Amino acid sequence: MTKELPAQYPPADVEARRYAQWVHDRLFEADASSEKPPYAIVIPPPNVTGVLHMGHALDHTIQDTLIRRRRMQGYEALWLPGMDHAGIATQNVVERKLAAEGLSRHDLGREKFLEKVWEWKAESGGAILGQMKRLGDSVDWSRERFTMDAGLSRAVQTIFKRLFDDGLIYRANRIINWCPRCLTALSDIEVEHSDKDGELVYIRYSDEIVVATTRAETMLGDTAVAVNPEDERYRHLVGTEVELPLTGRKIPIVADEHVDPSFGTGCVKVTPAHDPNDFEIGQRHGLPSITIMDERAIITAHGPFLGLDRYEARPAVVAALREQGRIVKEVRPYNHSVGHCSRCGTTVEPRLSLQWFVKTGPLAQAAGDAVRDGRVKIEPAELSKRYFAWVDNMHDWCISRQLWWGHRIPVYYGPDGDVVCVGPDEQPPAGYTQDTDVLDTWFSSALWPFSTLGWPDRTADLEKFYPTSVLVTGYDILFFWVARMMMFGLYAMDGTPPFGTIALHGMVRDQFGKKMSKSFGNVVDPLDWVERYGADATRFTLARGANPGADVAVSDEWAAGSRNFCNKLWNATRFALMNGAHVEGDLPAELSTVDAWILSRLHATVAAVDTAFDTYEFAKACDALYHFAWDDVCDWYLELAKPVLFAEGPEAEATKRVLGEVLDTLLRLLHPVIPFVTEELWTALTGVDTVVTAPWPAHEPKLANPAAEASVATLQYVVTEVRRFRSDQGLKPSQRVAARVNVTEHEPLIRNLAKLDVPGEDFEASATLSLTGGLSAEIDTRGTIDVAAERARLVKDQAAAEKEAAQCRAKLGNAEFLGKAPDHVVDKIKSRLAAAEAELARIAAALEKLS
RNA sequence: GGGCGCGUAGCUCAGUGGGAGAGCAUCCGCCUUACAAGCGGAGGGUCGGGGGUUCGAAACCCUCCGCGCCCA
Repeated sequence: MTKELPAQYPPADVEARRYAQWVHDRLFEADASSEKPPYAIVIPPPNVTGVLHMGHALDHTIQDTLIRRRRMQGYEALWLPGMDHAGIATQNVVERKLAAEGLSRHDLGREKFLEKVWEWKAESGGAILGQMKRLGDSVDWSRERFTMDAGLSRAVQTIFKRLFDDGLIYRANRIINWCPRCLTALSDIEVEHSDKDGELVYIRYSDEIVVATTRAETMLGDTAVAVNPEDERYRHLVGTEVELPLTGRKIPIVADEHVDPSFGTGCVKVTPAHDPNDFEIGQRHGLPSITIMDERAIITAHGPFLGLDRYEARPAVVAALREQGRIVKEVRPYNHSVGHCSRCGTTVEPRLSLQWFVKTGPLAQAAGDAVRDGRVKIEPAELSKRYFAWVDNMHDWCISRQLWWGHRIPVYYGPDGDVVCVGPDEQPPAGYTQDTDVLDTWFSSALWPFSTLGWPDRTADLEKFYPTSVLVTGYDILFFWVARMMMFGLYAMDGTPPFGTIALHGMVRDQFGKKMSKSFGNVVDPLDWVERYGADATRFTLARGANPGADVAVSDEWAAGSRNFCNKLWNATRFALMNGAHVEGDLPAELSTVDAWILSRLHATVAAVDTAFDTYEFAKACDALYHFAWDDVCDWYLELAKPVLFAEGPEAEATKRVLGEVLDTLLRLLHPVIPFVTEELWTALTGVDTVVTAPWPAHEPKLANPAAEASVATLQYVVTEVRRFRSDQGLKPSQRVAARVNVTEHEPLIRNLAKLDVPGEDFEASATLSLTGGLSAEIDTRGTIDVAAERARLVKDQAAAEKEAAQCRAKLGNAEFLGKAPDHVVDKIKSRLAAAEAELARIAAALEKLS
């Protein structure tokens, strides 16, 4: 089959059309009833408010590559898409919309507000799903899931009830991370720490007691001063009381080992209601907790500071203390680590409140063991350390959020403090009222690998595809999301972990290795690349940089390079189709050396690519494919095939078939990474409908042909040396020159590639190119030989050979080397020396001739 | 402060005991009937510094310097 192709690959004309066809033909839909072995990936659910960024593009490229290859290998491949409901983020979006109309969610009430959220989701949520299509993601859209769907909500309620009944969920008054803007509790992982310039103020509580603090306003809630029990300076004060300034309250001085005597003055103010460490000190010493701020971080303590925001209160408190002469020292700026809400950036305020927690101890233990005993593999294995560091030191997980958007906690309160946890098919007793909080979004995300397959029902999907094969995600969320899925998967699925392998990649960075950030202005939009360079080029750029667990640096120039590669493939196939390449019938029984060589290289490439993909070495797979395609196929094989094809003999017929074979296999190997251009080219080449379901190339060792590889290597060597000579001599590329060559093989091909004519009657060799292995080319440059250039070239070669010879001689002159190095190493050095010496002799003779 | 990791060509990165590599960038020459998004050729590195182990170190060990990430 032949087809007219334009001279440049036009991604925009291909991508949308091909993607629509794939979806229409249901090529990405998995069949739970098939006999094929399963291969499943659940997508790390993007946020319903989110848009596609480079991190997604990398993550999805990797998953799509894995899935597409397995699909071609004959697995029942399922890549399941969907989104999470992003409690805080989504509620913020909708509240902002309401605010524009002058409304708050309280004006609407809970029910109405949730209707508004669903409306927003229907209208503008999930933009990212459409963007995934532009990348070419081969996800099964018929199985798209959302964490707030009925089925997934049922899964949430089911596991909550089970955990509750098992005593693994409890409610307690604890210090939690509180966002005074979002007005909700946050878990540890939703808090980002960064260094900030603040102040360290030393406050005199008495003649002997001076405390240092970065949050002076919290002193209003102090209920003790703590010192280290070993600290000689204060030992005599333990058990006495001191008057808390500004309040007149008497507070005790307690001894607690937690206090670091070397920090500040060695005295610590203790504010149990507003600091996690102080809370623990308070617990140990039975101290009261005095809450001095409301949920918006506004001072509620009676007195002159009542009603001030925490940042107004801080200088006001310091000023009042200064007036009393109680400020001993002020360090400003004082650089220290401060926690911020990961959603809105507001400084987190530790707050004592009643919240729900998951008791992580036994769950985290199981999650760690599954990796320790090898049931789950982490790729690259080195990152297991980070995983263990997290799961082995996990704190109990605060799962309640003071939001409306999310899974409402299925706990009801009755009279006399009765508490009932209700399962999915149960009704609460009449008159009981439901807890007003919702669950952390990660709580439902942690169920994703099985809730999306139908759990708690034993569905066909669950039977077929659980446990999933591999989870692909960035190392940056290994320790929270992945660990949580492991905990819940093991718990819900009777000890079967949710995936066999965790394949980790890094973050996408700019061309200088800098993190992409808006403030830096170095953010690249993947869709911008899709438009400018094509989806394939975008994917190839990312895959080509994806070393396991390592960050990927990208730039426009590299994306352009990938686009060039796609175009190279396009033109190679275009050329092949114009010259009769095809895939009909068996490979020819008789192969020319050149045809045997390219098939040998092809199958070495198949083996290399298989190994690389099997070990998540995407960069290596891409590198092998890039070099095979560009160097071996385009630069050499097509050029060598040209004279054969143009001559139209029986050898041409064989080469047409081999060329078809090479491109057929190459395009199938590349399809998982660059699906669009390969689909377009492969279908044109083969006449088959789609490469999506074409078989993955088999590695055929019998095609390995070392003799042909050696023969072509010699040809390449001679051609390259002649080209080098020509370039040094300033001969134009198009200028043919007469030459007498003594080579045993491939003379016509060498003459063709090196632009050497057969000597005529007036031939007069003006330069002799002597080559390794007794090969030579005598060239007639019509007397215009540039002796200086030729001498410079030879001298350079001579220096290289001398260096090589000297290195070898030094080794061989070393008795210890001869005695201790293995024989094969010694032999290799000997043959290298022999080759270098022959080279030196050849060059010396050539130099002699020049003078 | 604790933990993990990195330092190889101008940039980004492979290479983990036996000849320093790739892509991009740079320089020179070319519109060579698949491709100028291209072709041919070339230059460029005391493998962060120092010490050690070894016949042999970019690689293994120690130390110093610089950088990054996570946790507190």
